[in-house]
Amino acid sequence: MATLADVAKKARVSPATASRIISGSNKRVTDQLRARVLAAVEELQYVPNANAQSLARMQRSAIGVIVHDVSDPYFAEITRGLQRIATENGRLVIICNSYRDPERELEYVELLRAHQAAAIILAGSGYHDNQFAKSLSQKLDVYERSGGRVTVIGRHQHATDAVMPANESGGYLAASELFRLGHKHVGVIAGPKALTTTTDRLAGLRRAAKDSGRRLMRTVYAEFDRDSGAEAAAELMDSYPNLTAIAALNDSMAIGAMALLRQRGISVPQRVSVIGFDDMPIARDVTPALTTIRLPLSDIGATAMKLALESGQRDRPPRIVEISCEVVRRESTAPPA
Amino acid sequence: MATLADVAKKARVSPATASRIISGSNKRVTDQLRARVLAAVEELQYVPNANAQSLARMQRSAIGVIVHDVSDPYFAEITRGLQRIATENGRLVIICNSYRDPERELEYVELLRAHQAAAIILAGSGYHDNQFAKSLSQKLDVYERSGGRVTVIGRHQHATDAVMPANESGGYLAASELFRLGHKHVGVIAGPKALTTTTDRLAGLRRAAKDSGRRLMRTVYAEFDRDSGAEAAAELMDSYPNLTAIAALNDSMAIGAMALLRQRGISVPQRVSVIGFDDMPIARDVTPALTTIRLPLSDIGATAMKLALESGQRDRPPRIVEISCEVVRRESTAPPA
DNA sequence: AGATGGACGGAAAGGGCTTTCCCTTAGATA
DNA sequence: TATCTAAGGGAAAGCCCTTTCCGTCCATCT
Repeated sequence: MATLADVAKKARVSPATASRIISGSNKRVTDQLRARVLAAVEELQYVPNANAQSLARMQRSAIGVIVHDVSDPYFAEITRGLQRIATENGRLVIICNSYRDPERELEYVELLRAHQAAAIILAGSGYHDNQFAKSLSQKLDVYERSGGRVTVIGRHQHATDAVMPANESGGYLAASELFRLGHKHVGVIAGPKALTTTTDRLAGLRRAAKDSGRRLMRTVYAEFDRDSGAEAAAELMDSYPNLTAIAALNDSMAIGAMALLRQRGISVPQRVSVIGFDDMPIARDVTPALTTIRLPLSDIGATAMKLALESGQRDRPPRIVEISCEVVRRESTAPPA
Repeated sequence: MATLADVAKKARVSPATASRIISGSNKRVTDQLRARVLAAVEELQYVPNANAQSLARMQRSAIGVIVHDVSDPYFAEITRGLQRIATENGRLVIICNSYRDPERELEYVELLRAHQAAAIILAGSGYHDNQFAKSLSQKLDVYERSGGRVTVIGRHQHATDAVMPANESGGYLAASELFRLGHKHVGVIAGPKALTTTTDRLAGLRRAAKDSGRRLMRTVYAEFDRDSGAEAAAELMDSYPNLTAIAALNDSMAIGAMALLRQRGISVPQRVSVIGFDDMPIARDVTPALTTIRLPLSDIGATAMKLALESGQRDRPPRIVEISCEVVRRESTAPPA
């Protein structure tokens, strides 16, 4: 691997000069030397060692992103938004999948700190585990104190810049929509109990129930993925066969539920209405197309990245950007028969 | 930010000893000093500077992955497989999205080289652009010569380890399936002409047509995404209203096509059969569920990562792992009316 | 002509870590 | 008890860059 010294030698200049030409400094260098150096770079196919650079410069550039799982469309969309802004700003993004394991999340924070990431973006719900929340906060604190920036998407615990999807009011919208249509027997497919996203959305549903003088007949907890959504739907229908509507706390589970209902010959929305949450791209392609609560996922990602990139002074109060939801009415909901 | 020197000072040992304890060397250190150092680490929340480490060690660890777009389910699934193996081996993955821009792909190769990535995995079709293919090969050569490893998924050009989905024979399977059902008027929705995946799959379709003594009525080129798939379907139906089957070269476009057909009141599969390619997770959830050619995407990713991690000697011949496809019959295909 | 200043190039000092090489000390052996 | 060995600890060199500081040279001004 060619080093700067090799280039300098070949161009018969000092490493200092070569560095100035290659990495662009505000010091001027004559065109003659410049040409010689660039020729040497070309010939040796020299690329500066980024580790040495960031060591010497003491300046961070990469952005670390910790998500639950990129292959989940929810995070894929957020990531898309994140990357767009990062690329526009010439920043490298390091994506880390925690696979919903708090331990791994902690490890990744350390790893990103070790790699001198300029910022860490934590995307995705936090966990209801105080022990864990405390270690996380502590690690993030240390990181921020050393000059890193932290931005979270959809989490409460940490006192930093945050992009917050309005999960509670989204939940409210979802349930209200069902009640508005006249449903009296509503079941809920929730996500993992440990996630704050679950509790928030659920809280919204419950508030809507209270406001409408109705109640949610049953809540089953699943894993935010399709298959567990299907299982949950089965459990729901088994215990309350006269249910007329199901609210799932994300689209994947809603789609799983619809698959199960179809398999049992229960027609949607004639017999049972289904409403999802997130408005993932697939939602409009399933049949019946899924009524859901839209979250502008890609924008959320973009906003988070913008917050992270604004270098801002260290001690200002954290900025919280609230992102609101809206109902997207499609064909999976209808008044009860 | 605490440094190793700080830790050493606090523990009243030399930096050498501290390093040995923290980063594990084969030299033994007494338990007493070990305890002192670990206590200091804890107290200072010390994390070694990864840049300095990799500079000093001259040993690479991160794996760079260049994909077209992680938010595309095709790549999301591959990435999932990649990450699984990487995590099992304690490796960090840097994901780069080229958004199908060859230029950006070149830039990312340089960037990963600069960051001393241990290996680069290029996922996703190559481009029919010789100029570009040449620069890419050259850059990869330099990278390999400097000790990096390169693995490609689904590309021809470069002479390295490769995981190759059997695109051509998958195309053959897709068309054969339609012909077997008795379709005589088959339209094709292809991907971007510049991608080799497109040409390969198309070649398979054509070979099947030849073998069956049929022909493909019309091929429209789209962008491998849902919306362009819908447009392409519109164009297809407009120019050949008596088409009875559509083969799309990936599932996203197939789903777009089904959406358009539904919108026009053309029933699938009664009037028109649709077959996709890839078997993305959503394929089974659309209605009618999509018949498609399955590619074990996550396994492909895992295999590629394994190849990349096997450090193997430099001069052995490249290993090519062929991944075969299979037909997954669902409800979107049927004999013509 | 001599002094002054500006422009450009190079020497060298880090930046944080690992690792080789050497020294000290304690334990083992004769 | 004297000698040898092994093991643990530290000094310092080096990994590849950037950047400050200094020296040189030439052009300009008085």
